[in-house]
Amino acid sequence: MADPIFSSAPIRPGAPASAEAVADTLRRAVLAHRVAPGTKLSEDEVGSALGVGRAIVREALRALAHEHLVEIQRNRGAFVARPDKREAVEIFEARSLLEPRTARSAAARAEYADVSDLRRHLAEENEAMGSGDSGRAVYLSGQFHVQIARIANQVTIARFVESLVLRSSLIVALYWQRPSAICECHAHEALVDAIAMGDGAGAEEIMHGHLVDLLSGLDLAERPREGVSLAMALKGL
Amino acid sequence: MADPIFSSAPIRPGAPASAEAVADTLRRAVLAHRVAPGTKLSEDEVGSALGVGRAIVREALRALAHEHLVEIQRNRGAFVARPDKREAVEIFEARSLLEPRTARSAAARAEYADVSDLRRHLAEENEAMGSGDSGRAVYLSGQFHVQIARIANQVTIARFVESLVLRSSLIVALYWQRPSAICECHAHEALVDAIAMGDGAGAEEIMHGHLVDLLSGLDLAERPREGVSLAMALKGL
DNA sequence: GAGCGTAGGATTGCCGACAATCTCTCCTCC
DNA sequence: GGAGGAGAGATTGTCGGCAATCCTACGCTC
Repeated sequence: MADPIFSSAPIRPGAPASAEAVADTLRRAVLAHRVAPGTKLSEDEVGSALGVGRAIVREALRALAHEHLVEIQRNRGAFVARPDKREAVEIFEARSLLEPRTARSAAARAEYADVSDLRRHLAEENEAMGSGDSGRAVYLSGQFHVQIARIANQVTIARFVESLVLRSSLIVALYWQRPSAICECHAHEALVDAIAMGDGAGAEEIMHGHLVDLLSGLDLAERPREGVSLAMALKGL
Repeated sequence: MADPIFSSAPIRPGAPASAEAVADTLRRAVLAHRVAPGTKLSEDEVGSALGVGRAIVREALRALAHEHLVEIQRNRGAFVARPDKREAVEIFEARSLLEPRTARSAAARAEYADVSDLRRHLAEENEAMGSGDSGRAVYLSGQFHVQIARIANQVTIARFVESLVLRSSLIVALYWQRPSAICECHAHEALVDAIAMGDGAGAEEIMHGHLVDLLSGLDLAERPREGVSLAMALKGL
């Protein structure tokens, strides 16, 4: 089986057939913030909504639970993950360990095709951002990081980065202070430039700063609705 | 659902009831090299062997596939993972990014109870190694690394480390040159000492060297039996 | 004798149904 | 009026069965 994490997008809006397709649909819905964190994902409900059996949905939910995008409670069901402040900090700490050095490797290994792939990806990002599709913009800007790990030719690390990036997207959707302006374009462009020039040290430093900026751009002040049951009790969301 | 990766050992040899218990049983069997890499894990076979239904086994195999300990091929079944040379190198590279800095954090945060836990763990390791239970020794020596990540209070990184350590154990079982002498005891003891003294820089350096030693202790020369079908064709193994 | 197509067996993929568990509501009792 | 408990409803956990797919082996043709 191919990695669910690596599945690009064999998605057909009308009829997702396999568990992987269902997982991908749910993943995008969660990341685009179309279903709020804490929302219960009933097996029957998802199944009838997507026109697949419960077994398929079940497998998809298990896969998403492994990615920590949903949380499964025994005999209770699956809920969209609700990362808290501590989790957010931890995830960016993990990224800070993995990504800067990986960016350095990518700069050392990148060939012309890799760089042009990155530039194309960047153009897609800008287009999504320009058209106001913030869900897609967040998703693409995350995949940019995965792309770099792939250029570094590190499958294992790329998988970790993808997992972290997905969770980061959820966190950004939750805690981002300036939802209108995802102003990280400069960092990505600077990264591509450094990689294109083979400037490993520069890429490493830019990536590190970029991650610091991302984390500091979050509003991680404690909120009264941190607790799940409390938020549910307040009705709504 | 608790992380399958984190499940300690709710295992009762006679009757594993849940998918998690089955996954744990299979995990230990794979890591102790009781089932050879490449072995097919038939759902019916595993189910009847452990006295559980096919659905349970199915879920357990899916979980192990997420950890890359088994590989699932659609309509073909699950096979014990067979990490190749490249994968081995990648895994140790990932560990080199995560663990040294995490060891430094652990040294900065460790309290007395943490250090005594580590020493107890070390004693268990030595005992397993002394009694010739090399499967258990390998497993415990891996869990030592996870323990350090937990002391660093990094749940996310600890999960990654656990995943990497499990796969490393499989790799060690496959490629270790000196199966009789798992002579890494000194590094672990030095690590505990550094952590006990709060010597972060020392712990970081020891961990880095330890990982380099582990990788260089492997025999990663290309082997003719690298291919799956070839090895199967040669019968045996 | 070698290569190819086909039939058979076996295994997984998926679905429906039943049992187990949890939550919510309502009733009773203090 | 509030707390505790029992029952109903709903949802998940698990099992068996059928269909789809794949591998193997056999037979046929060249």
